[in-house]
Amino acid sequence: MPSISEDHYLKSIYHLTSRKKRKPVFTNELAQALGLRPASVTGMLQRLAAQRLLHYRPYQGVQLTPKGRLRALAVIRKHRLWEYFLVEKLKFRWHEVHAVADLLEHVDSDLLIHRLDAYLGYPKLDPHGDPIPDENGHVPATGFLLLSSLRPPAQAIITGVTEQHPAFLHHLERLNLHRGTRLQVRQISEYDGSMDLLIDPSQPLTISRQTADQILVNSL
Amino acid sequence: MPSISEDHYLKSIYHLTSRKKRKPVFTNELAQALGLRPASVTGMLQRLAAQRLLHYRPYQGVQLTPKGRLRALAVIRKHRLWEYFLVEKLKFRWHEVHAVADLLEHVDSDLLIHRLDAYLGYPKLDPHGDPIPDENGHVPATGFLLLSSLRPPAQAIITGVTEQHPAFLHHLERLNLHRGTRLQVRQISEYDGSMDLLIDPSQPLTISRQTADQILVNSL
DNA sequence: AAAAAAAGTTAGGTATACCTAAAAAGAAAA
DNA sequence: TTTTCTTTTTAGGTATACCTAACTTTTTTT
Ligand SMILES: [Mn+2]
Ligand SMILES: [Mn+2]
Ligand SMILES: [Mn+2]
Ligand SMILES: [Mn+2]
Repeated sequence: MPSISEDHYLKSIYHLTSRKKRKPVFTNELAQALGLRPASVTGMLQRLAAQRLLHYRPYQGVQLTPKGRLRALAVIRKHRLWEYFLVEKLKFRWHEVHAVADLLEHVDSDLLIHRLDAYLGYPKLDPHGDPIPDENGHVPATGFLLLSSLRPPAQAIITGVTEQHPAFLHHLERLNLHRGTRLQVRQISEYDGSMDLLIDPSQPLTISRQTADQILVNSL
Repeated sequence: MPSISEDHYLKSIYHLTSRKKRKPVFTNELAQALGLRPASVTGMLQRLAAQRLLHYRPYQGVQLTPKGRLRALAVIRKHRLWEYFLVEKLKFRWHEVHAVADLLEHVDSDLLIHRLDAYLGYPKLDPHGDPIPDENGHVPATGFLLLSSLRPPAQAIITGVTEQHPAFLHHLERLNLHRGTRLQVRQISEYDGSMDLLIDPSQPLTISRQTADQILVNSL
């Protein structure tokens, strides 16, 4: 019953809500995130509110209801399970998965998702290190840190990223930074915050503050 | 660019055309096959004709153009590859696959289908014994016979079915008839055409003419 | 506290894809 | 060859999901 458009609105509201602590999500930021015009967003928000998927007060933004949140998490679960499948089974690269998972996430079959989950061995994290919600909408906690928060001579393992754009993921591949890559922080520039790292086979590497801000790690 | 509705029309016209030798497909049979009203079908046929996907002459039925035929075969290819995936990897049963493949067949990504095909080992037949068209729209010939065309004491192996309804596939499962089942025709009733068979571990079984008409075999 | 700017909503329009009811065309029967 | 029946099309309507342009509400600046 939920349409592709509805899926995208709910998912987008969920992500915007969690990325910033602030409660309501505003029409314009949603329009921005979805690549639509604000007038279109207003119309859809009113219809989603009529379905009790979110609370809508004119001019005051929206918040998901528990029902809306569960719908959003169901879509996110499907998205991340498919991403895992694409990388682990079909040998997709990090930057190729997102666009395809964005199509597969709308396939509506509980049986399919259940069998897929079993086939994949009930993974807890997607290829970007994002947690995969379970069928009840529970999101496992990860406790990952931003690489940019470490200080020399911290050692860590890359566990994920906070940014999905193909250009960024491509950038990481060129730098030879992947999930599972072990690294040590050697030095941080006082001037621009860039980090000197030593990765896997004692190879030195310098990355920008901007890049370090998007990388998640497990500290060792 | 092709919508789910367009996919279904093209696929349905293709199947109706090949199942009967007759050239054009008529509005009412399409409406019947798609579960829609004739008036709706007329409207869509006119729009597909405007896209040069089929030839439409009012009151005279339609025929796919080469372009329309390729579109139909691309959808059928996706459908059958997904069916193969569902059965071989996700352990779906014969009767469960069709509904789910009918959703997955609309996911529009050449990269995905290409990688899926490779992952599955470039299968030539789907779980119902139907040939999987290649990326150029070539449909491999199978040369299977109808079980009902055999005469005692012919021996054969079940290779597929010509009917996809879950009720029929369920019926076959209850009879213990699967793809790969070896059988011998013992006797055919003069009265109602029912067939006495001997299957795998010399187990006798009688099936109706109607059932035998929907089973494809390779004669030994 | 006005005025100006920004944010959000309403009004009216488009395309897709369905529907019912009425009209028209073609095929079959009288 | 008319009449009747069946098939198909047209006409007009609905819901979804977008759009632009005009208007209203809220926020910020003067
Ligand atoms: Mn999507
Ligand atoms: Mn992801
Ligand atoms: Mn389908
Ligand atoms: Mn099949």
